[in-house]
Amino acid sequence: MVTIYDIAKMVGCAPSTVSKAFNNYEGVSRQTYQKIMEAAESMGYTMNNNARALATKKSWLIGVLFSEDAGTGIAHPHYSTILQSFKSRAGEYGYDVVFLNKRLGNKEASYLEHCIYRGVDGVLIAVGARYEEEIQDVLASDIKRVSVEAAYGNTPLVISDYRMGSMQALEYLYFLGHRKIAHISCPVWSVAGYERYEAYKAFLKSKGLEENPKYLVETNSYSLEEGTKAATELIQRCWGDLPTAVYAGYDDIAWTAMTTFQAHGFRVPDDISIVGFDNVTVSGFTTPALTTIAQDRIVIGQKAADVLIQSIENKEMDNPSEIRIPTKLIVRNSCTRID
Amino acid sequence: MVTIYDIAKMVGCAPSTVSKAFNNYEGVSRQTYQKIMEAAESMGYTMNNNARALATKKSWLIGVLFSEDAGTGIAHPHYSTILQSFKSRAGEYGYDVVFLNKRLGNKEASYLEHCIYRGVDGVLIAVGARYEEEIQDVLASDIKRVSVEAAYGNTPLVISDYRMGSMQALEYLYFLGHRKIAHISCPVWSVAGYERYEAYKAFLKSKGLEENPKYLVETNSYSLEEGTKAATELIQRCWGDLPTAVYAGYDDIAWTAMTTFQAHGFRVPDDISIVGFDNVTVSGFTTPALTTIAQDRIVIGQKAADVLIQSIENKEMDNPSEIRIPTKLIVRNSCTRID
DNA sequence: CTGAAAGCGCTAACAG
DNA sequence: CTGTTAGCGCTTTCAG
Repeated sequence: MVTIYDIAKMVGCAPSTVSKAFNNYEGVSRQTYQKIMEAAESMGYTMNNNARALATKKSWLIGVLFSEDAGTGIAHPHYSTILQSFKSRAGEYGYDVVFLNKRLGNKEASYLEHCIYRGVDGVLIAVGARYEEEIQDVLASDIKRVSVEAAYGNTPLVISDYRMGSMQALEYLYFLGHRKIAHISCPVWSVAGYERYEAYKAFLKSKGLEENPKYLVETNSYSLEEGTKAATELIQRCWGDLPTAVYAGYDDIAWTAMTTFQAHGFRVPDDISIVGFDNVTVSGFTTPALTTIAQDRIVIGQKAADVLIQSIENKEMDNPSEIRIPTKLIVRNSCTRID
Repeated sequence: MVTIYDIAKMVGCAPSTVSKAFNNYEGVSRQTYQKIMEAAESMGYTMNNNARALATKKSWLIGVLFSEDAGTGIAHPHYSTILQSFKSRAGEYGYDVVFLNKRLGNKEASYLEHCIYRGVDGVLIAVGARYEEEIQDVLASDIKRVSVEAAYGNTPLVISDYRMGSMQALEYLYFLGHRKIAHISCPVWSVAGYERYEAYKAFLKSKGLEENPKYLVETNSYSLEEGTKAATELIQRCWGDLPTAVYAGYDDIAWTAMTTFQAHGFRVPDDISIVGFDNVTVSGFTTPALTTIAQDRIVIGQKAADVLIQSIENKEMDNPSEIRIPTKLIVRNSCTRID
């Protein structure tokens, strides 16, 4: 392994000078700087970050806290897309991203212990509010952090504007003439579920529409079956008085609900209009193609990285505790005008 | 920050003794071991891995090499599921997983440089063969590694048995009486695409069926449009002599192809049977539900971790250069018997 | 502008 | 069984 000592010897200067050169500190003449760089290049020098981290107490490492539950971890497209984007942005600043486990060597440990063990400069929190307990010690610590999922005390939060998205969906349906609008909610223990649900109620109130309990069905998990179950339930409960439109909490259940309606002989959008949320890839290929609300996960990941790194580097900023990313209505063919 | 010196002082022993205790080395009496652990506990000690790594040249860190291309990076369900599983398994062994960027601080760098910078103990390679050039320096190095995507020289490879899967799909169709079987291939620049394509040809030959070029359509990318395009193409090319079944390279194109056939008035499976590959979640909810080949990504991730870590820890093993994970036929409703 | 020296927290011989 | 000592590779005063 090539070290700064090797370079110093080769160039004929002190190791500390080499260090300064690599850190672009002032106080190194152009000449020696040049010689150092050439020597480093020719000898194949790469800095050892462990040594650097030990000396500086800065690891250039960001930890990510992911739930390992099926359907909510990295394997969920929502989070993996955000993570991908976060990682790219963090990389631009010189930070690497490491997954934090809940064990240390062979024994159980807390996330906080793991943060200390790795000396991370900050963490990305991507676990839902249900798991607050597991991360409470890091929340209580002074580790820099950002969340993309739930509001944790004074932890900055970067998340889609679910209220805005819901309004876009609902206003659109309203505009098309729909007044009997049902809602299939995401699980309300998730921020996404809760906020969309609240927005739905607020919308009804704002339009002077009555809240028909028959038109509201809550799901308990993020699985595709929920759409099927919800649609079936809706059909049973509302026989003879079916809603003319449904606002589904997210695309997966929107399209499985759509399929279910169709299987029962209802035409979409002629008999019933459907709007989803998320604009997942699938939505463009269903029959009919699904009208939905797009959320910008790339931007979420980038902003989260920006916020976290600014906080790590103590850049003066107006530390916004909550950043909402705008959503967008994507009109396709699952909704129609009624009179 | 609490260090082993603090603990040593508290307990009244030498720092090295504390170190030994934490590493479970022999030569520490039960008594002092106990006292050390208690002190550590009460003082809230957590080991500093940077220091440890500096001294031992072992980081307990595994790097992952992911392509950042849309559709093939972490955001792709295939890889994210494998990664999730890999990370869990690695965690059990005490290793953390870090994403490797292609830059160092503010300047471009190679993956190898980044490996050295972080001092990773090994790497998981999850980039396709197309990107071999980007990683060739790590392939040429003596860094321990495992691949889950392509065969890179003597790098151990853990991957589904695509040939087996293809045979399961094709034999099933054959069993149902199909003789005119088309294939919509994945891009052949990917291992998955190439092997499934080869298996298709081998199957035809083994059954004495002629290779009808009209029945073979190759896709150029992993996007859903490809299924639509391929099905349209198939319909045009084979008008009057349509295949009775199609083996699609993966589920996403299988179901968009299915939708396309339906849109053209063909019934699935009555007019045409379809088998996919992957068993993605969506497949269970299409109309009809898609018959497909399941691959076990959880096992792939685990095995990859096992192989890599064994190699890191120099466990004697029969260093299998290629591990194929069995696939499974999932029968649903997109195929029917013909006579 | 450059160098000497101490130290970051831990491990690894080697003596005792 | 326990302690001493000398690093691991880099940064950081502080003199020169």
